[in-house]
Amino acid sequence: MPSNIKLEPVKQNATAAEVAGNQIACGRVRVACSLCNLRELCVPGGISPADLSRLDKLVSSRRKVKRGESLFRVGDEFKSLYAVSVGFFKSRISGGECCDQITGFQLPGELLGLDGLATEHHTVDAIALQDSEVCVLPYAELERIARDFQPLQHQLHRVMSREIVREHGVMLLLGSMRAEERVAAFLLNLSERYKSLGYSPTEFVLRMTREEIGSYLGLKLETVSRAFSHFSEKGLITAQGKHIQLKNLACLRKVVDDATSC
Amino acid sequence: MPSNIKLEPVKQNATAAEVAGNQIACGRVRVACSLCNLRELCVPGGISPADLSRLDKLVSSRRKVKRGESLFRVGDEFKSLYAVSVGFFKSRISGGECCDQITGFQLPGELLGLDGLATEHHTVDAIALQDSEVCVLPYAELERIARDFQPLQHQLHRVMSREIVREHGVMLLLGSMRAEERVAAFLLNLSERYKSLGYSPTEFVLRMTREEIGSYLGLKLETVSRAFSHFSEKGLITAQGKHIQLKNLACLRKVVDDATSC
DNA sequence: TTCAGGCTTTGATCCACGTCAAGGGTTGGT
DNA sequence: ACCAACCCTTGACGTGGATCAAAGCCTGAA
Repeated sequence: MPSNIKLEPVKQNATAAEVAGNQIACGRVRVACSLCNLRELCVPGGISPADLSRLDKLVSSRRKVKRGESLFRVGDEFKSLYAVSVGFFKSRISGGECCDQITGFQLPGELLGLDGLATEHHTVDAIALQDSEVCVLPYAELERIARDFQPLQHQLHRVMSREIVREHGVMLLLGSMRAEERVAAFLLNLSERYKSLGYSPTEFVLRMTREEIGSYLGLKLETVSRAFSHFSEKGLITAQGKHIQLKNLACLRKVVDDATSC
Repeated sequence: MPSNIKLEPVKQNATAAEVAGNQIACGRVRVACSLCNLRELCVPGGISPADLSRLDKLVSSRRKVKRGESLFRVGDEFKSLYAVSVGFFKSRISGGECCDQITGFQLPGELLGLDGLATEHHTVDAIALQDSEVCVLPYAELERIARDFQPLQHQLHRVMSREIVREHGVMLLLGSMRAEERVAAFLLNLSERYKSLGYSPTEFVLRMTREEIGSYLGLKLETVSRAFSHFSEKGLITAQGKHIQLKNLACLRKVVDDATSC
């Protein structure tokens, strides 16, 4: 199973605003898992550098997905997991007739496709919000390698468990928080994730619309917009369209923790 | 690792109402996974009877949990998964100061503890809503056996994936549905699960309070109560305290699918 | 560079659900 | 079997966020 990993430099689609807002890593050479600058995210924790080379066999190919296109759709046969290497995805569940809902956003270093394992068919649509690229991890390979290589098996379990815990957090948000608390929690969550990717935690460009944020948070787009406006008035953020600056993380945190004060 | 599985008959704590409502299986001998009447639920699918005997080694012990007591709590070290064999649990996430939220209810044959894998510590409280009993599946054992026994590994992945998919459904419910749709969806979900356990899908005793249902559904207890009353008026259910009869599954389904009609 | 379509903001109004309150019912521990 | 503690129901009322509407602003494709 030769690895057909591309050795070309990564051309990231960075807008002017994006470059201004984030410390974008440019011109890195993307090679193999063992050298991948996302390896700690893609397959985080506890794997010795010596063993990492085994993982290179796992990634049989990479795949580009253009903005607006889908990586997979509801009902598609499940064959692989996908690790986002470049770009930004949303996962969308279809709630019948009219009401879809976004179940998550995926940044570089995060996994897509875990939903499909249960039934051998995907249960969500994975759609790129910008031109993106993923590492394809064929599940049959993954299971085979995991059998001989305990740390990978353990890590896969941890990644799945983490997804379960993440969704518990979303349930808490949807079930117990008011509108502005949800929006504040959302911004802080994005901030954390950008930070752990090495980007600015206080200034970034939203890749999704107000409507998509609302869909994720169980709110209408107008409510999301009003929350942004209100936070701006209070000096907690500045929001010019999709370009966001977080001016007061502590106070945003306080909005989440207790609706009062600030 | 000898299995210290109890060979005593299962004494189920059946109330008069419960016996009236459900076809309770009485007096079965509980032995080992390979003979367990819940084996298809506990470790569902695709494992040949011959191989099932391997799984017996997995269950090192069983544990009784009295009503109101916890199987594990937030922060407890993660050591084992638990398969409910008798009883009823709730999983509760603590949302800081005041606002807890219930993230799920676990019936016999369902797994508890998957949340703890990610960080080696549990992130929810698992609390028995009636006197219950679980099979303890030490995770280290599970991982070891799964390595040599592919179907178990695959099955564990599927169970975790199913939990992720289940939570997507809850997110849809919390984010997109109105109060009565949520309650109807909740009742239908319980109905399905009782049915797959061999109990009546149309008549059962709720093990949780209105407040706990509300916590799970992101509603207040009064709203849950009013939904029950409204469904009763329309002849969709009868509800006398915790004793529920579903009179019109099709119409309840329709309430979920589209708020209109019925 | 231009322009069209879609995104965002903001205001006015409405209503589903939360809140507060009171009374009755159920239950489980003794 | 009893009783206290908890649970459930129902009503009245308030409000947070949805809905409807309209105007301005981006953005990206040609």
